[in-house]
Amino acid sequence: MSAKQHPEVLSLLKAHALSVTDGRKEILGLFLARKGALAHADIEKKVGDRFDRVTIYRTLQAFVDKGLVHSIPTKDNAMRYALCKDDCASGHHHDHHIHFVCKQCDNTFCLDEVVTPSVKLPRGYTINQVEMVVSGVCRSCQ
Amino acid sequence: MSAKQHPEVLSLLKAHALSVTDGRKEILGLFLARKGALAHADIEKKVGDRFDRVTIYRTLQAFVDKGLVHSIPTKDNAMRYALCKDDCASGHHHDHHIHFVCKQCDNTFCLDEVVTPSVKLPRGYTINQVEMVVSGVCRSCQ
DNA sequence: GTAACTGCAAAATATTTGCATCCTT
DNA sequence: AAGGATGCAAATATTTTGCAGTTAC
Repeated sequence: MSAKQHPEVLSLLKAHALSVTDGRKEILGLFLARKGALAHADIEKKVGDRFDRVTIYRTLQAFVDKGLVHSIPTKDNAMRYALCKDDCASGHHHDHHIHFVCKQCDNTFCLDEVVTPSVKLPRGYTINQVEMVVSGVCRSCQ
Repeated sequence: MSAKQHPEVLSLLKAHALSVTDGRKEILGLFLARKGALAHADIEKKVGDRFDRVTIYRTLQAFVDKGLVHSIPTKDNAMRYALCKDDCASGHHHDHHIHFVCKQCDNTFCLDEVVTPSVKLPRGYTINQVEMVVSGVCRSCQ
């Protein structure tokens, strides 16, 4: 009944100690199909007829907990989620790349090839994590 | 009935074309008194007995619209607001500084002296705005 | 078989809107 | 006096929780 799924779906779920269920396969499939970040609302729009809103919340939470996706805070106060790269361990995300929000198409995605520049803070601050979100116009919208 | 207010309150409101009301004076006073960012909930906790929750929403929106404060998105999905510096025109924020979130005291504040490092994006991207949020441990919590 | 996942209902929160009244300019 | 700000009520929207039934391993 469903289109053929992305080959990585199974291995990714297993690699992150997530049990393989229809909902998780579908939602992970969305992330793999679309190389951009997704908000809860986006996902609900796509699979909301087949899966409960609550299941989507819990699925996203499980994905974050197990290090499969990471969250991206944006100015519009709608949390987005995007697939992590291999170096994201469970509960320990290394978001060394920056995030780009296109004002035109409203897509959000990771620029994996762009590394977050280092910042020099005044004496006395300990840096734990750096989050960088750039907004503008993406390549396909120019 | 209220403690003596910060001397800048009046001039700041007027400079941003905001009419001077009790609520606005109080809420702006909170921002001036505390050199950190405030979330809606923080403000409600402080003045919620005197001003309606709706008024706080509208006040924050007005402050953002008129360029008096800017919003800071964080990983916990709770939007914070912080005073803008002089170069924030109405509806046109220049957030050239970075934001720091302390995991210890949970305060969020602008590091005005730290300028956002420039990023080099792949060809084809237009940069409009850069938002950088660093989390870690702040000076007073070390 | 057991633990984990899901759907449904409902509670708890958060945000927005309309409108009558009051305050600022 | 006129326009804008506020409070209250209520409509929406969002997120969380509990529990019983189902599914993965």
